[in-house]
Amino acid sequence: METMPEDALCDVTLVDDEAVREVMAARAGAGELERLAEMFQVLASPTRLRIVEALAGRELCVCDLAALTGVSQSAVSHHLRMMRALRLVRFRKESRMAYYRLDDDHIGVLFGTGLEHVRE
Amino acid sequence: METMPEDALCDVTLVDDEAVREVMAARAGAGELERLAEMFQVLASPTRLRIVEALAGRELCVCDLAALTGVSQSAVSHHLRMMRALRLVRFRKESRMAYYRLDDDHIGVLFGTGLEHVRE
DNA sequence: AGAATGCGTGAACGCCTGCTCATATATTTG
DNA sequence: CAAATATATGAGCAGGCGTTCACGCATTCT
Repeated sequence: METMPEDALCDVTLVDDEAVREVMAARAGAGELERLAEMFQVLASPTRLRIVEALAGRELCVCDLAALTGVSQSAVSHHLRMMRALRLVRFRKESRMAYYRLDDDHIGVLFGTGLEHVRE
Repeated sequence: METMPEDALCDVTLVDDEAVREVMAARAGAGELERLAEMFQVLASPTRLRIVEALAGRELCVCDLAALTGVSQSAVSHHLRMMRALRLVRFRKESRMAYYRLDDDHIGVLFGTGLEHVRE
């Protein structure tokens, strides 16, 4: 494990040096945290949250999502592209329509837990 | 899953009009979604995620958090201010130190669920 | 075939975010 | 008292985000 120089901590020091080392040993990889941040970034938009909410338990086409979110179809497409990249949604193509749905139930859990927090 | 009409098209920009109305009736208020988006925004940063991770089950002072995240103490203070505003963390003041901890366990659930998603 | 429809994407704009720097405040130390 | 320490905060700047506009592609209808 890499060493964290002592003087990087508080001069008064050892406020809780042991705790710091413990945290550093158990923490997630940098790449993982970056991807996690990107995933939360996708959820950090009222418009995309409306999309997530709209897709809870359903599948909907792009133009319906545009109507629900109140933004242009182009904007929705951009959002869906981002959400696809982070695997928050997946879609199936039927003739000229594209039907989107949530990729897995992690997303619903995140939405629900977050809503609980802001409502408390 | 709901029935998706094969013969209907988006001529009035709505394919499944009933599904759209259903979604609109059950959706969260605009203010709620905005606050939810702000909350996810706070989690949408590798540095703040490191803070959340570091505070899982512990309380730490600001300078220790600065050492753990690798950014300046000033930056950490700014982050903590934001996280305080959204009630992700709370703190107690002891002499000149400020010890921060996670506000409730919703945050840990969000962190864990998100990590599961990016790891799958 | 040509027109219309549903969707995707690049460019460009204003706005917001995350960092550092400088400084302020409160507390402890000498 | 003055100096040092731990934290908070405002200003400012580079980079990123969300939207609209314009257009392209594929499919369907006449």
